[in-house]
Amino acid sequence: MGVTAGDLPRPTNAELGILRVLWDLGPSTVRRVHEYLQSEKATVGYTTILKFLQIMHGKGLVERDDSNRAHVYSAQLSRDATQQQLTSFLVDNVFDGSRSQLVLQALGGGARASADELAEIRSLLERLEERQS
Amino acid sequence: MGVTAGDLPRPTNAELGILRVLWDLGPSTVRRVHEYLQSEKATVGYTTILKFLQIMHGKGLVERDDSNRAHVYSAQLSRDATQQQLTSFLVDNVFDGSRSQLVLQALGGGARASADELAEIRSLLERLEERQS
DNA sequence: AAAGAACTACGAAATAGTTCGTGGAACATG
DNA sequence: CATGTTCCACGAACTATTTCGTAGTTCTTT
Repeated sequence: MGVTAGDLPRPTNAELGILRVLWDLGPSTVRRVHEYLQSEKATVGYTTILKFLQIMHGKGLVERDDSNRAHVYSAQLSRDATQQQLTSFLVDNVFDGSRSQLVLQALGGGARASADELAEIRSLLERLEERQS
Repeated sequence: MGVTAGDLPRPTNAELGILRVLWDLGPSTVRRVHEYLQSEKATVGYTTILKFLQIMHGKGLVERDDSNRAHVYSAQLSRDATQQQLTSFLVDNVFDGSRSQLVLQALGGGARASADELAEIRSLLERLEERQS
């Protein structure tokens, strides 16, 4: 049984922008999402966000609690699950199926990884090498 | 100065499918691309491919040699440059800017990396750790 | 209760992405 | 050179994506 990303559609760019906010803020009303986006940079109308959230709810990308007048939306997929989904897509379509090529690419391209992150990567790498031999 | 992927637009999914063929085959005519795609799985008309190549040429995604009757198209960006471009996009939009998070994700998700690849990753990692201390 | 504010739903426009069909030009061959 | 093949340009349709405006409903505050 594939319990990965379900059969949810891959979010579009704009949808990703909204999911990002939902991941940052947690369950939020349209207004909250809108204000957060405004505070960042974006010039986008309130009803645009509303519409997106409605569309995304229709697609199953977000959950909606409409028990109160101001509906509260939350991401259906965790950031992690979405990262997995989109990474897989990238690997399949641009890296010819090779995850390690992606790793090389990501590490190579001027990665500003902290010491902690490098340590974590190393530890994971060693576990993989273990399994190999 | 950002000397990354120039200011070429990010290829769409369908365009990616065609770039992939161009990367595999090298400079090719429309027919060649079409046949390659057919041989794989795809059911897509000849003129569809033609149209895409024309569009992509308009966008600067491919180069065209029209000195012969059957025009020869080639990818403007190497596979590698495109991998970089799309990886950056993914990192920025889904990984909150953290390349190493992407690495962790890619390594973790059941990576079937060969010993050679692991060795290459390790070597790169060690170079990065070096630079750190 | 009247006025105003906050919300949702709906519709629609504008743009981008995908897929072909037709038509006419260039070329090969009997 | 007549006929069939190959190839490109163009236009058009159809779907998906992105963006709002308007209208009507439900609160809140005088």
